[in-house]
Amino acid sequence: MPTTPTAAADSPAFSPLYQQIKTLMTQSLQRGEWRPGEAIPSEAELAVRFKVSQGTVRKAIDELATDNLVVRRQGKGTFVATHAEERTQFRFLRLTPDDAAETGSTRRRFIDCRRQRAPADVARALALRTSDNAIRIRRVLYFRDLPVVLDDIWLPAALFKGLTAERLGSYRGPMYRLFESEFHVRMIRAEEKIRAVAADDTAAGLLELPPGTPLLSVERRSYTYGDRPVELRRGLYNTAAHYYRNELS
Amino acid sequence: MPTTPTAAADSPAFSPLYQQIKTLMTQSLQRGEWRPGEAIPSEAELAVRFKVSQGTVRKAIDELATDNLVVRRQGKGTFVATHAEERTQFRFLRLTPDDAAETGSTRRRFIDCRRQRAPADVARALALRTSDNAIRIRRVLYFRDLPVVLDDIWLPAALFKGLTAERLGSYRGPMYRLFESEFHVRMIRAEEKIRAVAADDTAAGLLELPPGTPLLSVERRSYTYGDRPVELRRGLYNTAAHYYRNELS
DNA sequence: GAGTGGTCTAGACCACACT
DNA sequence: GTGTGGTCTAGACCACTCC
Repeated sequence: MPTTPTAAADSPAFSPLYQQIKTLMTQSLQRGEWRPGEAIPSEAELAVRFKVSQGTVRKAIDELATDNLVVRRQGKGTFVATHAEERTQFRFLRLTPDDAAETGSTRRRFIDCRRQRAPADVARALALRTSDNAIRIRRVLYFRDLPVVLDDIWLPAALFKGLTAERLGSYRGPMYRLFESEFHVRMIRAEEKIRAVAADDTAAGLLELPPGTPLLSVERRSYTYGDRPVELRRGLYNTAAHYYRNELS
Repeated sequence: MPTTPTAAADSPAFSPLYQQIKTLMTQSLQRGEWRPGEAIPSEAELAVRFKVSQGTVRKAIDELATDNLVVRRQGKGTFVATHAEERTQFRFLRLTPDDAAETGSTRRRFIDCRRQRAPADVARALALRTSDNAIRIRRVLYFRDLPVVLDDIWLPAALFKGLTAERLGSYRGPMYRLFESEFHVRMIRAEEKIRAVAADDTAAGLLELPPGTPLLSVERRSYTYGDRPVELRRGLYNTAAHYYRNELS
């Protein structure tokens, strides 16, 4: 049960009730008590369970919704967010075609998928020991049969046992949906570092461009519950006919 | 006075009370009734003024705060957001040095500031007629005395009467603060389109780089109240020692 | 102590989806 | 109709800031 605010007042870090509820609910999500796509209990039920008013539960859920951990649907309930039903198919991919009418025909090709010791920089980014294994995936995304994105993806091997090139190749749907349904690893948020670089010979070959072509370099670190980093993804984007869109506020 | 929800129920678009309050408050901000940096009336006062409960005013202010139009400070009041007191000095500039310890020494150099007919693409982006005038500013940002950013900035001349290179050069502080205090144009949000390009001769000269160096091209369109576009900014960033950071969720 | 925003409650009623 | 989230209210009390 949550501590009442007054009882917690003598401790240095005062935490409102709804924050405590939010933490408890996040743990339920993390434990898998409520699974992606399913409805969580109604606000009234949760109010009873946590012995607080519905308004307090409501505020906790509000925050979970703005964090994109759950989705509210009026009249139906509140549902655990999932990468399964993204209308864009790629929730985290901010590439947009210059020609807005471009058909959604996309294709993937997996070049490589292997297990190896995590290099030092990858180990650091994923909070692994250098003795830990990592899975490295290399793939190309094609839009309208033209290669546009080359990704190098690093995952902690311990979390993705049994992930193979075959499994990746045969899966229909976004990669993050596979991670979520097969490996119970849900990507919550990510940070990206973006630069402009010149294509090296390898990238140029795979993206079918002259070496030296300017490419967008996007280094993404994705996190799951509890701010745990679980993916390092280094992408090279050909921005000749696409751009990376961003909103500032 | 806001229409009560029930009274508005017959019209097709139902709008909650707090949304109507939010709209009224946005208009007060736009009109300049409450000016940047100043405190707006307390929640209790606003509740009386709008004849609603404090909770409803509160929810309206909550949204204005998440939109970054106002800032709440417990115990003190709610204040109109301003570009004057950004700790980063550049609220919309997402460039970060690789070396996190880099000193904050920045310098600006204005290359050009002139008034001219808006080219077709600029006119379209700023919703101007092609007969309208625009102000074009070109400047370079230096970090540690090295040129890193080359900006081409387009503004509707009608909104920025009297803006000159001298005024720009003599002003201390962020450009958006100048716009806000001198021209009463407040930038609320912006959209960016990002690509990788090769430096042309001009850019290479100004950024002191070899022509052909990959640069980040950042096209920003900024909006003021009412989603009115008021700035088109085309930036070229040297990302050799800096990166563009972004958060996804 | 007075004034501000922040939290929490309890209850009423509305809008929406399903059946 | 029943159950869900969404809105609105009124009032109590807490935390923070300033005088």
